[in-house]
Amino acid sequence: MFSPEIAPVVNIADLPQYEGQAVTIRGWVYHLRSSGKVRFLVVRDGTGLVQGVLVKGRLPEEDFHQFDRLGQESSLILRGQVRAELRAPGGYEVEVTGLTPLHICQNYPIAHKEHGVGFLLDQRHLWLRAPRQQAILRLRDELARACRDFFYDRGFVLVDTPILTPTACEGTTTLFATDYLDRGKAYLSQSGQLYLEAAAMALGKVYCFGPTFRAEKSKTRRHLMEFWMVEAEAAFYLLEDILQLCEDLVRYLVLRVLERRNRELEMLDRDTTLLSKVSQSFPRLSYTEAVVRLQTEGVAITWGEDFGGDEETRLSQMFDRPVLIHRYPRQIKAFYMEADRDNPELALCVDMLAPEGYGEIIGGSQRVADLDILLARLQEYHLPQEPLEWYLDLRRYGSVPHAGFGLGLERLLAWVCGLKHVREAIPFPRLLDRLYP
RNA sequence: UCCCCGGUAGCUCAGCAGGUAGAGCGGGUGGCUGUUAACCACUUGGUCGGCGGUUCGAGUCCGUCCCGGGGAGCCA
Repeated sequence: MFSPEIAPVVNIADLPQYEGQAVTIRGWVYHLRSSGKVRFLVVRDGTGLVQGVLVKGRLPEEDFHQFDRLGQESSLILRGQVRAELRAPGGYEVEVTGLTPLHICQNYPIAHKEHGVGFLLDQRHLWLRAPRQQAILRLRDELARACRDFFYDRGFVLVDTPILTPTACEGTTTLFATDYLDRGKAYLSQSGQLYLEAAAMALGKVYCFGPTFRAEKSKTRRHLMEFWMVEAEAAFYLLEDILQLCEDLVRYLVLRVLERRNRELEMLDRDTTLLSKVSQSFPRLSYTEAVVRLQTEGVAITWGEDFGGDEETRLSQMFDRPVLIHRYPRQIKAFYMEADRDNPELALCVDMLAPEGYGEIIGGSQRVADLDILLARLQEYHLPQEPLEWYLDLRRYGSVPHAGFGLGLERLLAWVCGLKHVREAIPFPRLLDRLYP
């Protein structure tokens, strides 16, 4: 191994700063080519790719011949001279003066060509090494950080909600059950909202960010069994405040990514002019208006029905920005949503649909603040009261109007990246009938 | 749970009207002093998803099961 004093260990992304200098690079073989006495070795290190050139006679004979043993993804350390080179991909290359393989491997399963989705998902642990997957993961990281920055800057306090819960939050979706020692069943959380409401009564403005579990047998491009959701809740907020807050959040997130992760978006061939439309205000439509617009376009839907994937797609394609649909019929929404005073048939709620057919990325609402109404709702929705006594307490002791929303990270990321399926938006997707790796 | 499509070499696929298995990539060997998914030559590689049926004969036709993909319902 080379001592760093002779040649500093450098990230490939930083190579231009080291032009003309000797450097050490640690990484993996991305690609190999040989022309006999001149050999090319494309190396990746997680920050980028660089071509190493081995010329017979210009490095120790033994190191030169190590090249023959290398296969794709063999790990290695190499030392060489950085130089600008127009013929090299990226404009810079390294003239290799020393090559030390760390681990030789052959038959790396993922070649530089088209592969089927099933195969790639089985190889997800290796697929992550692909430049495209790296770009997606970096964008995910940026969005996650940006969420935290957004809420921190606005005085929201991070409150971690439990993952193991005694009951369903909404009583609608199917939950993953697990044994809670000898105390019966526990369920994996499908939302932190109810707990967040309690925290909002303590701290005012709060949010949580963590994994969420839905045991629905959904098999579509928008569904995961396990996904990450950022949820916000604020005391004294009304529906209008939530509309503004979630619009501000999505605008902030997208602009942040445009500003800091342009390289990754470029690698994904994302058309960023579409994303930059978020700087304009988002259209707002009531559910009723949305139904009318759909009907005008010939979609068979009647007032009172929930939007399916098709309807969401059609609606989101009507605009070049995310659109906010508010005040759905109460019947098709969750028990905790406050009714509209002007029309009690309507819930004070909002869904944000991403453009380009990506569909729902946010769901939010103003919550029922009155104890008696909430009790009636539990009956109406056939929900047990006893396990929700603590939730009812929030209406017994200093109840205030409050509202919140949840944003699905993978759906947002899929839209930002222009992915065809959310399964690429999470490092290790959990899908129907797929729990490996 | 339902509907549609698929399962042939490690991978991506072709295989005509039923006649006994192919290509490219990858792997291996050799060649090449500037390659860009390099190229050239040679080579390795298969219970054609399982079971049953029709037939002289099934990768091919029929039935059934398994697995995968897409969608519906439901949701972020």
